[in-house]
Amino acid sequence: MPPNIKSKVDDTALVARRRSQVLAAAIELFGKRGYHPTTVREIAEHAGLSTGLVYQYFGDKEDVLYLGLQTVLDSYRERIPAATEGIADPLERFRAAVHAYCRVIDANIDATVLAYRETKSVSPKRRGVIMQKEVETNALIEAEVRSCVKAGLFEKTDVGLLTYLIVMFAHAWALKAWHFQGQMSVEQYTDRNLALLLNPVLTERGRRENVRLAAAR
Amino acid sequence: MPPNIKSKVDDTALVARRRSQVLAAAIELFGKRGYHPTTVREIAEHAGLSTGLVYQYFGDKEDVLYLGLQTVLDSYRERIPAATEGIADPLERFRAAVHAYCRVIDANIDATVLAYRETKSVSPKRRGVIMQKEVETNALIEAEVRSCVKAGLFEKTDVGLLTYLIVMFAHAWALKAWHFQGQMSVEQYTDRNLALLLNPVLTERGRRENVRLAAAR
Amino acid sequence: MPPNIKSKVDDTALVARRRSQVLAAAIELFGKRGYHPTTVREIAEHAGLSTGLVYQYFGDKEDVLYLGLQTVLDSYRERIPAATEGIADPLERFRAAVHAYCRVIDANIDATVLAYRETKSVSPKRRGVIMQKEVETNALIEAEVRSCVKAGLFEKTDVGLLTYLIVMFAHAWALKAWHFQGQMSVEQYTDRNLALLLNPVLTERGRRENVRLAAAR
Amino acid sequence: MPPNIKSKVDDTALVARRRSQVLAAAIELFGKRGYHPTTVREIAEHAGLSTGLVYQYFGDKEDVLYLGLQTVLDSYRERIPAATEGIADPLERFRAAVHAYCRVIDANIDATVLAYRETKSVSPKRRGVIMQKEVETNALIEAEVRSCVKAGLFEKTDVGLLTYLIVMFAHAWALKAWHFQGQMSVEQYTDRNLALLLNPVLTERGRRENVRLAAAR
DNA sequence: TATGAATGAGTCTTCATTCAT
DNA sequence: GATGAATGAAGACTCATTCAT
Repeated sequence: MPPNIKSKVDDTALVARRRSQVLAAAIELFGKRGYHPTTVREIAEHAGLSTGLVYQYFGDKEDVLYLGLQTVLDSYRERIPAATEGIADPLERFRAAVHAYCRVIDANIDATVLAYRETKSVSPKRRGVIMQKEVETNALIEAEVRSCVKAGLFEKTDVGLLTYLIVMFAHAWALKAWHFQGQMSVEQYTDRNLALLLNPVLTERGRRENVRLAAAR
Repeated sequence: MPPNIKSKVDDTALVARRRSQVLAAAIELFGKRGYHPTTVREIAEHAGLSTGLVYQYFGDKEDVLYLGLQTVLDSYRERIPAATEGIADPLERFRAAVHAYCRVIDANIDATVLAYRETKSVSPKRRGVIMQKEVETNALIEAEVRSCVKAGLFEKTDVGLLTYLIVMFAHAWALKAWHFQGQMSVEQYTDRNLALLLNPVLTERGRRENVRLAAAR
Repeated sequence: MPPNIKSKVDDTALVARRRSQVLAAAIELFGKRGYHPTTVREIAEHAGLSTGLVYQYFGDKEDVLYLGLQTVLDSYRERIPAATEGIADPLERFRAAVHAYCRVIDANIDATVLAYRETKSVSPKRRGVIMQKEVETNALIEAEVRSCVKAGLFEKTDVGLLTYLIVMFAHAWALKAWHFQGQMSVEQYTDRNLALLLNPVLTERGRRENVRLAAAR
Repeated sequence: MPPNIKSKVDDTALVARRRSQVLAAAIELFGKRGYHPTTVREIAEHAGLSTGLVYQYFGDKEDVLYLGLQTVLDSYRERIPAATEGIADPLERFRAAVHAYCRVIDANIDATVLAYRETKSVSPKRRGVIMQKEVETNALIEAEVRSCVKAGLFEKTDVGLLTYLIVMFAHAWALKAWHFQGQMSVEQYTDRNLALLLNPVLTERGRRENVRLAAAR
């Protein structure tokens, strides 16, 4: 499916090792300084190998970004199922999934920022692949939301949008790190956001007024 | 406060005209293709003037980005007060503010994406100025939230975080345009998000379970 | 017709001046050291301008070669008609044309060698254009041969091949410069080759034997 | 005499085998794409061995070209004596030699073009060796011409230049393959060129005029 | 003020060559 | 002897910036 990156080396294990070596360096540097300002030379140096070697395992610089983005998104997609495994209760699964998601983002702040900043830097075709991966990750959260609705724990609500609100606050932890970091931990951040979403914001009086206003539009 | 951009031209009116001419072109191109891939030559061409002239009104390329980002964020900050002017009812003001915010973002999708992608491309000192502007815009929303709490329309809730949730879904309209555009209008998008935030997600049973789970953490 | 080279500069006179400046340097260096070993930097230096400027007037290095080859072949094609102008006698025209051809080759030995060595270094489509120009030059010689046949000065001979023999010995003056230079002047070289072609090689006895052998094949 | 190529391997038979393996691949690729655009990796691949092995049998890439050119020229030099062996009649020997030469060129068109394009790509000292080989081959043809003169079959003519004309039309078969191939076979080509050279081109009247013009110079 | 031609530093990328296995 | 992964020097090309007009 993903237009595969060609390597000039055959040994699969070596390819995997070298690639992740390069990708780790690249994701860090791309995340910190951005894709364009980071030079291939810097990536190679940071990864502890020569410039030329990067081109034995990647076709060009964009390939490094592309595989980097995929790596990041794949890691997100894999951690959520791992976190919900064995949990039966829908609401508990839901909370576990959201916490897992926020935790993996916290562990990869540079990478998350990278995904936001540089998805546009890959070719349109590849961008589609990247977006598809994001959709798939969102679907994991959405499934938990849906289970809660089915179990009668959530009102019959706007599932897609609720999912997006969750995804957005998770991402915001990375995107607005300068704002949140130091104020609280990821766990607190997650809990407080969940509380906001799950508990009523409006008072009884507010609710009546809101109905009126919303109807008036 | 902002480390000011030096112009080689004195005529204030001319400076203002030329700068906005360049900035309009730059914001569009930076938004569409990104800061680094856009060349100064392209900006000048798009603005209908010569390359050299850009350097009469801006010190360097980064200046253009910096002033561009400020322009974008300023326009956001200005539209919200305009939208709430004359409205007395706190909840109505709140809703008007949020709708105004979403509307201005919708009208400047490229610019919003630009602010997300390229804030890191300016020097740290300048980045602070940019973030400050963002904080100020958020404060406008936060003020409305606070009024609603004071008026007894909102529960005594996590005002800062609620504000962020609102800001995030507004931004998401631009950041995830590929996902939302076509599915609904901005107005619908705003209403549905507000509904989600303001109406309870949990059922009665869900609420009891949630309390138990949250407490168990 | 020829897929035209794009310049980033509009001023036609300047384009013409800069291009010929670059081409003169390039033809010399390409001729002496070959296309690949010559760097764009060297061309620019030799032409007395900066590397970047070459790219304002040529799309890439191959464009320089392509235009260089065209320049060389065009100059050949133009000198022959100039040399025969005003001469009526077919044989005299023929001799004038051949001498002119050899003379222009002598004046551009590097360029002639270049045309032989590097025609393969341009894209297939462009190679076709180059070859066409060569065919057109040959046609100028062929026309003179044909006139001599028509005027009853040449036997009804193999016109195409005779033309090629002439073209080849003209080129050989450049290609085998190391062998001929010093032994004689171009004019002598041309005369002696023409003498060989136009006077009988075989003796009377040789002719009889040759007829027998050629028939036996 | 040729500054000899160093091999890191001793076994003479193996050296010979490996070298010819590499050279066959190299001559083909150099002939088709040129010396510089062909990579050592491609040569090794085409020869069915590893890149590193090339450097066990050749000092560097230029060595491969140098030995390749020698191989080509040697093969030419060897085929001519083989073709004249046993023939006593001078004119018959002459014709056999020319036919043999054209035939071997036809069988090695890429290699012949290679010799023309890339002789300049070797060091000056080595270039001398290559040219010497070419001179030796020419001498084989020249000897036959001289025999014909001595036997009274050829007029006392410009032997050196006549030899060159013959060599040139033989080479032209390869150099201008795009022009001649398809029009006729090598044998026809050879016969027609020999006919042109050996039979008079000028008519009786043409001869008188030519004497006048040549004298007038 | 305005222009756009000119500069040259810096980037990506290739590839001859080496060397550990 | 053979392999092919690793190196790094070098080249094509771009583009922010300057400056003569």
